[in-house]
Amino acid sequence: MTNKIQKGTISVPCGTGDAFDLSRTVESGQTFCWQQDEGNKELFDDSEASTYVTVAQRTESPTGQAEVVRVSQPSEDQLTWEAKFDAESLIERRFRLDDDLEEIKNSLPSDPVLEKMFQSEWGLRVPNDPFFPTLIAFICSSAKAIPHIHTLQKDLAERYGETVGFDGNEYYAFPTPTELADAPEHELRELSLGFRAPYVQETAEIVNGNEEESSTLASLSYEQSHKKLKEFPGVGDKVADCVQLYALDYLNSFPVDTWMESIIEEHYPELNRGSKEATADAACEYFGEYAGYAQSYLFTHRNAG
DNA sequence: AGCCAGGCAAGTG
DNA sequence: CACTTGCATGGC
Repeated sequence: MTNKIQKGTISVPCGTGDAFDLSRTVESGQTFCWQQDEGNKELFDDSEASTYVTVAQRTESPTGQAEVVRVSQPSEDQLTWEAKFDAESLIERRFRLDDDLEEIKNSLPSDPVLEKMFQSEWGLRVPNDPFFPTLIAFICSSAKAIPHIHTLQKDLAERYGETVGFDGNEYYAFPTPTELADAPEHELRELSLGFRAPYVQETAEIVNGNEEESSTLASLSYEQSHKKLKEFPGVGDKVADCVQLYALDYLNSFPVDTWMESIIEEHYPELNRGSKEATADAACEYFGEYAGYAQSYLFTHRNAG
């Protein structure tokens, strides 16, 4: 039952025309589906690059089972991966390696602020994560610091997710809607979910009972999808925007949280409409088709200067 | 000790 | 519609 671990490399674009920066992308606070794989640095001992790991959902892995995928970037033009299947297409999809960053940059307004952000964070990409873990992560995100959201995701996986052995270690898949729907609210509160516990439990139950409808959320107009997402308990405008951007391919989505509110006020005061929702609409209109990429660069740069 | 953290929902005017 | 408040918990 233990398949052999495969290894592979992926050439990634690099330079001023296009680029991919794995660490920047994973550690920017946009994805809660990847973690640093601290225990396995020796496997890439020819470099000091960090290794990151995810457990692919049964529904997204070609083997039909939860699968560990480990990725590192030993040089700017190369990714190396390990998994028990050919993980290349999954990695390309998860990190949007087919997006043409230069074209995206050129499609955005050419203002000096964005120009500076693109220079200093070049290679950052918007991740493309699976729907359910992203939905739950951002329901958990309200009034939480980013490191704590990671902790909650990890705790949920260890408590309710499938255990997956890989390379002598144990990893945990994020729970499926079925697995999480069975979690009583009081247990979720024990994991320090606080007031988010009933939101997580009820949302898991709803997704579990309507997997088919959930799968259509990416094929609607932005507005329709946004409206549907807000029907989940614990999902408002901001969480809906995050799920749309990070899991449903709506690259025009521009989530506005407390950070973005102050970033907008600092760099784009003319876009401030007094409320997060209205400011998000204004930003979406100003930045256009790839507003989400602009948001990503602005958000990632938030502590850099 | 008090305030804030990638908000949301329910209640008020 | 716009605005306020309660909601858990942890870190500084």
